[in-house]
Amino acid sequence: MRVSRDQAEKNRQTVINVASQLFREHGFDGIGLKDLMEAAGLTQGAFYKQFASKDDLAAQASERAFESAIRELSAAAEANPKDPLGTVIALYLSMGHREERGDGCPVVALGADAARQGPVVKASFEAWIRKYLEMLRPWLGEADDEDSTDTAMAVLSTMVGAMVLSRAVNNKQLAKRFLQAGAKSLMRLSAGAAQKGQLR
Amino acid sequence: MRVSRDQAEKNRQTVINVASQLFREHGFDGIGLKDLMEAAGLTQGAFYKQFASKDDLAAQASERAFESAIRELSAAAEANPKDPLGTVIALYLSMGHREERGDGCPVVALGADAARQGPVVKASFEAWIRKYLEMLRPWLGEADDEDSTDTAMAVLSTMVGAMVLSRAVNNKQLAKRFLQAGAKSLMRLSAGAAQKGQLR
DNA sequence: ATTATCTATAGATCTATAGATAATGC
DNA sequence: ATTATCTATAGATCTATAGATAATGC
Repeated sequence: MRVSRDQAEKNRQTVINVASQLFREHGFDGIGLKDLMEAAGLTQGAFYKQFASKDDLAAQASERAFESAIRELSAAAEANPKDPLGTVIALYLSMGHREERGDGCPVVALGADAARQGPVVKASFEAWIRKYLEMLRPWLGEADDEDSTDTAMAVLSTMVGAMVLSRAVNNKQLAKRFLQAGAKSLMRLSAGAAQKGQLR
Repeated sequence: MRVSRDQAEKNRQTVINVASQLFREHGFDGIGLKDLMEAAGLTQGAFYKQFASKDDLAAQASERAFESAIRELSAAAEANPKDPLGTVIALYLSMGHREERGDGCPVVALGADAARQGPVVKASFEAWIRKYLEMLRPWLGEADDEDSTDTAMAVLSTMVGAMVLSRAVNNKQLAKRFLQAGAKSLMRLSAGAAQKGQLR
């Protein structure tokens, strides 16, 4: 029954990966340890040799979700160096992202859940949200750091809100329109910001 | 033990009101019927004479939350007829709204939860989100209906996203800055939209 | 000998139902 | 007689722990 340390570590990683998906799909309270462990190909009994508690897993799974989301967005931006901002906005505000709830942005899927959690989970969210802003800021074409952080915050807010709204409605046309309206306004916003930056 | 029909109806309303707060605070899965009923001054046993299921209450409590949120925003706008949009933005993107999780916008508190629910809950969210848009649209100073709906969507997206982000972080300064950055960008956006509308 | 995983289970909590109780409404 | 609420409980599920098992690692 015992497996090698190597295999045990792989199992642990699988549990974190699976949890990062299933928590995003069902929320922290919407799925139990039994289902999580079985989705990872293990039984519930193995859980507590790997994690201290469900909260512990929730924290690690959130980290994993952020890592993967930011890696994906950064990769898309690097592949289109002429328009990284437009690329990321298009990817984020896509119907694909709307449908893939288990694989998308953790702020959208778990932001409200995180707001209900203790300071440990929120500290992790805060750190990763700052990374989102650092990723966005250089693409805004603004000179001043203070202003560009504000703009990055507004851009991220619009993306997050548009996706939350898009997912909360049934009608696909309406859902899509939230994404498109968000993208349109972000193009206006970032163009204005870039112009302002260049004038200085 | 039995109470009058009048009192029974009042009790039902209390349960819905209490649930609309507690669901927003803890999420649909984060609080049980026992706690909900006790918060309303009743016992769990009385629940099923008033509601068909927990989902039924979740739907009615969401409706109640939306009603109350939109009423509050509309009232604030009416009290400041010279700048309804600015008033609503300032009220929505306030630290008070951030702290009062049980009393604030249902899209922020329960939007991600709604995305995980069935089409019945989502239909209710969709209907109320359309009302948000109808409320915002006349204040945008745009002539064209199509464009002004897009702008209303972008405005709502920024407000929702800024509040989700603000609540997901510990640091109050950062939380406040998300709200202020959102407001700043919305002022720019709506000014641009109004200008464009007047040019036609 | 150690330990990663398994089966089994404790104890709490969850949604929902059943039957008792006591007040209303006819 | 009807019924709104209560107490009590069924049956499922939840987190967490205990002890058995069998393979690893020394």
